[in-house]
Amino acid sequence: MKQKITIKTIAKELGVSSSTVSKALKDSHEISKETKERIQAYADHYNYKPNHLALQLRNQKTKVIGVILPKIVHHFFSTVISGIEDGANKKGYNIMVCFSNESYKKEVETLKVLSNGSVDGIIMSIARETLHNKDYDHFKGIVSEEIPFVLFDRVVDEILCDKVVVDDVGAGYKATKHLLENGRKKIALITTPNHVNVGALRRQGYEKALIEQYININTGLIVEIDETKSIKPQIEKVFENDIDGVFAVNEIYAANAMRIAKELGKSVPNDISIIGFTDGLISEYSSPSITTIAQHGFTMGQQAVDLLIQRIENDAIDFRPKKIVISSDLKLRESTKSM
Amino acid sequence: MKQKITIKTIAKELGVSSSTVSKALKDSHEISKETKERIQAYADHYNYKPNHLALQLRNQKTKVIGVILPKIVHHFFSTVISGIEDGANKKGYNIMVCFSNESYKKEVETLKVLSNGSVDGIIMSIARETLHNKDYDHFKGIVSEEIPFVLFDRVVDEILCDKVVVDDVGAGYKATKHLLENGRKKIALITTPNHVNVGALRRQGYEKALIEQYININTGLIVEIDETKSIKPQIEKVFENDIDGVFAVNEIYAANAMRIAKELGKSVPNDISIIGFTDGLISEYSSPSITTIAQHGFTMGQQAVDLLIQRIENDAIDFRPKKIVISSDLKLRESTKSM
DNA sequence: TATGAACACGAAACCGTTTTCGTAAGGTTT
DNA sequence: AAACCTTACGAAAACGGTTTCGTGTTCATA
Repeated sequence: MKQKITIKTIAKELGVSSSTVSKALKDSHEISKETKERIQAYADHYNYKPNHLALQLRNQKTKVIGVILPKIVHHFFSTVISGIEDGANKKGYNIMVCFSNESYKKEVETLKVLSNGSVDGIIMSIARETLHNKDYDHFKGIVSEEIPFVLFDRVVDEILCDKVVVDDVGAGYKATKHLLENGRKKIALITTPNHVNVGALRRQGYEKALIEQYININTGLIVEIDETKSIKPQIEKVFENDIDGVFAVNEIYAANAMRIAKELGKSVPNDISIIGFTDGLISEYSSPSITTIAQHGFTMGQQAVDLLIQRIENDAIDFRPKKIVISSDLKLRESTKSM
Repeated sequence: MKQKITIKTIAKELGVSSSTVSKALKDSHEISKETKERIQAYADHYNYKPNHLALQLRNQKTKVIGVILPKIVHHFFSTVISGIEDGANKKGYNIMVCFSNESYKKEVETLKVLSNGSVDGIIMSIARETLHNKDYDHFKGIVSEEIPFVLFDRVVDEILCDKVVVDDVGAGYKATKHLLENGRKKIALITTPNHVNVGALRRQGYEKALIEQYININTGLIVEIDETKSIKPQIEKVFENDIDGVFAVNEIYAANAMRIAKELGKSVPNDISIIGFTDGLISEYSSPSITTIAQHGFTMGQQAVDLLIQRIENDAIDFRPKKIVISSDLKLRESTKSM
């Protein structure tokens, strides 16, 4: 890389002090018009750009927000990033993105790297493995050093920090209720293992909707997908019951369910209704298109970053952690057209 | 945020100089065993972490790679990011991700921000609007300042830098040839306007395959999608011709084509074969599943970042820009099952 | 003519770390 | 006893910028 021009070189070349150059470039009233013009012309000509590192060191802030995600090739998370970037940008921040790849070890490492001062604050969603281990010690340092920190979507109560979540219980309830209103009686739930808390919450909503209608919870209709194994056979199993509705907690599960239904010669939505979660492209473009719960990832990202920047910029803010709950909407499509 | 402990505070507390502390923490032989132990114990106890900004300023490197993408809620680009992050991480780098949102203006701004020294090098893919304007002046600064810079996928010859691309012509050829081998004669091409160079290249491959079979290029079968308008009607128009094959340059177009075919009562793949580009989730989960050209985005990201880090770390590297061409594969699925 | 602004600029400290170059104290050779 | 070598540490400069606090002119006012 070429040697960059600095304030010092400008000062030397023009025979003034670096303070003068600094002030001139900021158009300070302390500097005479002629000197300012000379310096600014020189800086322009040699394309002077202030060195960000020096500024960061002096100001003790980086204007960078760290983001740690379980994965990126994933519609919901990429939507959230998009929202974070949008919100950050509006306030003059950039984002540094890292991935835990759902691994506990990588999450710990990444968190350590980001908390060494390269970012002003961190937004993250917890890795699946970490949720499974229930090992949250690596967050203690973050909290005790009072690094601005916001968790979203996959959060846990044990960590005292700001949080942004969707109303998972309410969403699960809405989805299930919609199926019930469609006249469905035997509704399967395809969910994650219970340690993934969003899965557990959506399940609560599912159960609440059933109980309200005096329908017993049949655990035979509930599949907790083990992602280390092939997904499809696990879902196929629940189809052995004579189900007429499926509520899947993400769109991959929903798409798999639909495929299986078709293979079994069942018509969607005539014989069976299917509803997914996360409004991604699969749901939109499959045929029939799939009714889903729209999670508003973009909004979630924006809210998370707004919360974080408040913490960063207002030291005097209320100490108590805030929790923002984003409501989710039912997006009606073909897979649950009422008969 | 809590005040962090620095070398200076340690020095003051222990009544030694900061040079001694710095050396002691690095286990230098210059420092006596007792002093080292005292200092290290103190540092451990107060959880001392070196300030990254100070190190970056001193070393004149950030160990951060800037990435500028047109968008992120997009299967291919998110896959590439994933590859970049993976490759960067292995070499001890982090990535700072920005988006141009396909906008020329935002691209210019972002490029300016990233080239002020906050990153050691930049990887990017050009925004649609920029390609349309053909205005590449903002890259001149990057090139003349010799900032390590790699373009991928959406690249242009005018910019002298390292590049990583897929063999778009070859891929278009492969796709079209596959349709021809399936016995298709009237093959529609659904592509981007010509200024998006990858679209243009894939079209070349399409035309080459047809010409080889002595089939005239019928421009009536070629649709250049205007993304500012609704996509579906534009594709519907080409179905007015009695086509029996579709080659779409991305999976959204392919999915749209399939939906239209179904609505017209045509069976895929019996009456019409469809092939897409970018092996994303839509292709995999639609029914019938869609044959696509797999672009190997992950590999592409890795190669791009490897190239970049070579530039960053080897000043003495060959000056001439390198170009890596990644071969793409046909991923056979149901939408082109031979009859 | 003395007083005091107003103006235009420079010196120096500071952010946190590393690294080069002293140097004082003590020990070992001749 | 002179010459030299270790050992163990500190002072200072450097990275690039900002900011506070002088300070020497010049010019207007009392």
